[in-house]
Amino acid sequence: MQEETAARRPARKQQKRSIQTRQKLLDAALEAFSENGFKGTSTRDIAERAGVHHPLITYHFKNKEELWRAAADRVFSEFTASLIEARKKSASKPPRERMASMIRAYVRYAAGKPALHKLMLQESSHSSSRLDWLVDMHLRPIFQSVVSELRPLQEQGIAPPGDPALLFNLIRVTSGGTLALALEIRNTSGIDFDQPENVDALAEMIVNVFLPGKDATDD
Amino acid sequence: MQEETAARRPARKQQKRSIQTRQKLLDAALEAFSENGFKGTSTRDIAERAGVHHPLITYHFKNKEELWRAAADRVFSEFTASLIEARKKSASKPPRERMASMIRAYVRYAAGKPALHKLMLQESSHSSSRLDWLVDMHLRPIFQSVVSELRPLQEQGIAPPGDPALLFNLIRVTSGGTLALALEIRNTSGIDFDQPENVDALAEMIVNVFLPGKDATDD
DNA sequence: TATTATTGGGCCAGATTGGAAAAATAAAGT
DNA sequence: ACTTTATTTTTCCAATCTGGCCCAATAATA
Repeated sequence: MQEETAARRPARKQQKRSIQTRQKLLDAALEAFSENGFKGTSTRDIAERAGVHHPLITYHFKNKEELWRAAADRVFSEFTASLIEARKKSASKPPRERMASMIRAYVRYAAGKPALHKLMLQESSHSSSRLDWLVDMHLRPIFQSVVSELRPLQEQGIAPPGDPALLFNLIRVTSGGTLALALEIRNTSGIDFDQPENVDALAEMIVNVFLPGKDATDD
Repeated sequence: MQEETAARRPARKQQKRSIQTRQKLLDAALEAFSENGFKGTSTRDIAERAGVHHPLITYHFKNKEELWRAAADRVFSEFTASLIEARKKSASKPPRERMASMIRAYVRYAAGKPALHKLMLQESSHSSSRLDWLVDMHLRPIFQSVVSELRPLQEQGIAPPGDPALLFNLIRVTSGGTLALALEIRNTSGIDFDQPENVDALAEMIVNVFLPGKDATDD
């Protein structure tokens, strides 16, 4: 009578080492997909990077597509969380300083996990169901949230005028795009974004350029 | 007496339609490589896009690698030429206006051939001999040339302060990066870069943000 | 019209692809 | 300890892609 009574096994068993291999696979997948794109990445390549047998991909994630989704979901959720955290921490600060904190968080995350933006660029290179999913699940929410904070800054003369949607995209490519190109920039420009001071310099330049106005003071 | 006697056929024949298929292959290769990266692109995919039989790739270009090189060489040369052209045309203008012309040329080219920047981003996603070649042959020369013009603008207070090399990279990702993301930006932000007015708006915003100072006037 | 550059179509052997199916093993739960 | 189940290992498959080859058809030009 496992069917009717004890039928649906109250999940009597669980996993322990398996969540480790899941993580290893997710990490490896993010790396691989961000470097070689979805088509250019083989499941065997991912398994090898993870130090794991490739049929485990089918076991843990239905297939390559689902693995991509799980990997993307993880970074983007973490990324969004770190933005929300930055907003919370600077909630009491004046508007320009709030946006500056957001920008710094954005840059810092992009520097720590360039794979995030590489993945985004990979998927934006041609239309796909994955891009649609990414836009709906993660990109549009971030866009809307930041743009709504950007508009008042423009009205106060803190941020430059023009379409706020366009302005948002300029700001974000200066961080994401620059760090996605880190390898090339080291070779052309001699700037190494593995060095934290260079990441900070990037963040500060972005803040200075895109938030040239000053916060209003009370006195 | 074309060679010695008539021995090694002084290349008596030529080509006519063949340069057409060469172009078709180069165009198709650029598209494919920019969308799916080097690994993710098959020679048969390229041949199919070009509407050409795949052994013609071996005939015209030794192999996939050489085809990539030829395709990249073509766009980047054209791109560089259009930058030089812009500089020449604005040679008599004041410094800020000269740089603004460069930026507009940069943006306009990126908008017309987003494959250029997609290719660049693809190759920057991990190190490869192709990236090294790209840097040496095309990227570093552009970098050096533009940075040398940027520095005086900073000294005159026309461009914002900070490492000019970093500033250059910010400026260029605002155009290249934004247009490489065109597909995504249309979906998140409702901005369509197929519309020339949006491309112009992008260029103007870049100019305003990165060249906030004014040219000195004589009076 | 003869010569030669190009193209067409077919084919190959080897490697790689995503995925499936058993078989073996490890970890609970009891 | 012993059973049950989750996880891993091993092996295999069918499909595709790889660079490359061949030879016949075709088109161009000298």
